[in-house]
Amino acid sequence: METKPPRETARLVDVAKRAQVSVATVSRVLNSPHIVRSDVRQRVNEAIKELGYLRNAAARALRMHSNRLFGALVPTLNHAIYAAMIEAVQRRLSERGYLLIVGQTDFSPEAELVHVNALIEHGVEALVLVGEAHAPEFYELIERKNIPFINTYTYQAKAIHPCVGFDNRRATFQITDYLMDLGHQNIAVIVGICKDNDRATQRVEGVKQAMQAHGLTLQPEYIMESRYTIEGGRHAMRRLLSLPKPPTAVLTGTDVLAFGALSECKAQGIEVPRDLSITGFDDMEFAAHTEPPLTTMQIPLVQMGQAAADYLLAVVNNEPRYDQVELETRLVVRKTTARPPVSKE
Amino acid sequence: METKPPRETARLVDVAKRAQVSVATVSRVLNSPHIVRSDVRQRVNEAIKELGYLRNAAARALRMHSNRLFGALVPTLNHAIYAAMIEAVQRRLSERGYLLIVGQTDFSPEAELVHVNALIEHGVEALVLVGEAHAPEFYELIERKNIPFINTYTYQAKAIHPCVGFDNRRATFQITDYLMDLGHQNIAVIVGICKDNDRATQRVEGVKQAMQAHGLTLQPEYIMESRYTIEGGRHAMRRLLSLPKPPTAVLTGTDVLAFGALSECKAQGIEVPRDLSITGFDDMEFAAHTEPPLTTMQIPLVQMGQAAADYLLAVVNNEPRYDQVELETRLVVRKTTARPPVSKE
DNA sequence: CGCGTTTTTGTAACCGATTACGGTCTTTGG
DNA sequence: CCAAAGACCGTAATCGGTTACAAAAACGCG
Repeated sequence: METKPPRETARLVDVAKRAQVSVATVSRVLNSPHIVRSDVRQRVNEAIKELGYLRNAAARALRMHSNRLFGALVPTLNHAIYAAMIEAVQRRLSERGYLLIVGQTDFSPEAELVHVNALIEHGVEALVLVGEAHAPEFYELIERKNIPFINTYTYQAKAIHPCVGFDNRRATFQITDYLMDLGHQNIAVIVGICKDNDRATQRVEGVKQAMQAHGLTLQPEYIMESRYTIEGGRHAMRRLLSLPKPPTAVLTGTDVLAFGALSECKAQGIEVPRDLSITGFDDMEFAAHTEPPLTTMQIPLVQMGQAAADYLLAVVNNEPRYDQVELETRLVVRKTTARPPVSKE
Repeated sequence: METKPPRETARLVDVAKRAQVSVATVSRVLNSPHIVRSDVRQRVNEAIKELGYLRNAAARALRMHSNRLFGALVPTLNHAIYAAMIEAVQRRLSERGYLLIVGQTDFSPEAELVHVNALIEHGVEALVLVGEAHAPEFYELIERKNIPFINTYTYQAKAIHPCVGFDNRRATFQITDYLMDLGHQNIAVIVGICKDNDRATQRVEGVKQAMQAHGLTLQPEYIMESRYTIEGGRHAMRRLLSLPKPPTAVLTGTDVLAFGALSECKAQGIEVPRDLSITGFDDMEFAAHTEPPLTTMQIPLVQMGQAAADYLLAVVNNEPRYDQVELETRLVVRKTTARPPVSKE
């Protein structure tokens, strides 16, 4: 029997046997090749190739308490902004030989709590999160288990948790300022569901504060919470337009809602920006191609994903890093904003 | 010393000690509770809760040869269609207690081959793939390792590999037929990069065959391969329009490209569909809201993701299933298609 | 060539959960 | 009341790598 039916999957000992060395040597070839004499190393590498040997990460993780596996918890992958961020995280991690498990929370803290358990059981070494509002038990858990994490899409100079992103409040504050500078006083807001969504909440907050600073107030009937879809944006805009006194400017919490708002205006024959100004948020690719092109706030999604990955990699490798990093956002003025129509009052 | 500083993470033995039982019993409570006497079970459950015990999946996987972990390899998460499909897979898996690792191949078979190694090392039990064109070594590897997989976005009645999706060739064949029925003869195609992308290739193929069946031929200068972005679509359309004899209809391989094509037409004052017909592919949300709304082919993304997940779950649990499943696509006729302008020839 | 270094390699314990196997305790029937 | 059957539980081997420690080999130099 020259070649007995080979095991479906070769183990370290199989490689060792074939290369006529001990398992320790094979392991060393795998992990710190330079400490093995070169001829032996070569023999081992050949055996590895011939057997198609692949490490068993479970065994390795058990022994090493380290998996080369990170986790991410995002509300959903169905929104381009989260998907794009995850894509960036992923890409950076894979450059460093790490893998990523993604869990979807559907904007629910309870779901987040459930999912994080599964991730921890699977031995993730670090976590990418979205936003800073997480259940107290959630923070307790990951802190007790000592799992490094970072909150993305959020930034506060004196945040108590590591974060990378921007100040959502300040971002919409800035947009509102711009709108008021154009002369708008009746500004409405269309935003995602604020419950359990600190980013949405803060964005509304920013508008309120900016208006307040100018002696204005954001009317409650001007605040539309909506599902995060084009149809949601349209629907919210429809309600806004049916108000006795419709706004002259609408600030939306994301380009998708702005797209919907824009569609509705077009359908109703309202000309943007002559009759009404609209702003988006995120600067997705399509924002530059709507009719007219959308004024919006540019968010460095890819950079944010990379920074999050880099931060966590630095933590697990005990390298120096910054716990709070703020990224630049930029107001991109295109063609959906203008001075309000001459008012009759 | 009443309570010694507790280990950062509790193990099975810690639970056992606290509940005054053996590790075997704790394990049984975890895996088949009914065979443990109820008072003991309760004691164990309390201990588990008190210690915040979480299973160590690595140890479990090592012993059980099973991880409750699947993998997926997609070209990128940056395109909504892949992200949405993964989201569906994920959701279905998590209902059944499985996790998903996603790898991005960037449309490169080499990258796919590299990534799959990492996934296998991490013990994925099954794989969701996109398309049917994978490197021979790739197929060899996963078949040798005996890892169940399924190709998505593709379907052929006599496919040799498990698949779920639709026949890309037939889908564009159908669109082309529709266009020809309207009277179009000069049909152009804007499609993603075909290299290493069997879906794109087949979609072009479908157009060719449909035209051939009507005695027409798809001119090479009417085939535009383009990056998969709005800008890519615009650019391709620009080149098409600058041809000595521009087409009267443009079939695109995805709504994103159609969006770009539409934008370019608008920019050049070409009225769709009066001057030119455009069709999309995928029926993403925005397709219903473009100006005019886009005629496109509806793809059951979510259903496809679910079906893929279900298939693999069935395989790993030895349940019955179908190896090839075809999903319905549907031509959604909206307002970007019409009879061609009266020709001068 | 011999002896102390330095380099390279091997042996075996260990990571934490699962489970075969055997022992103990309870129950049941006679 | 006793034995057999059955229910429940505990001991210890096991999964596949990693690495401390020890042993062996290679090297340097007088």
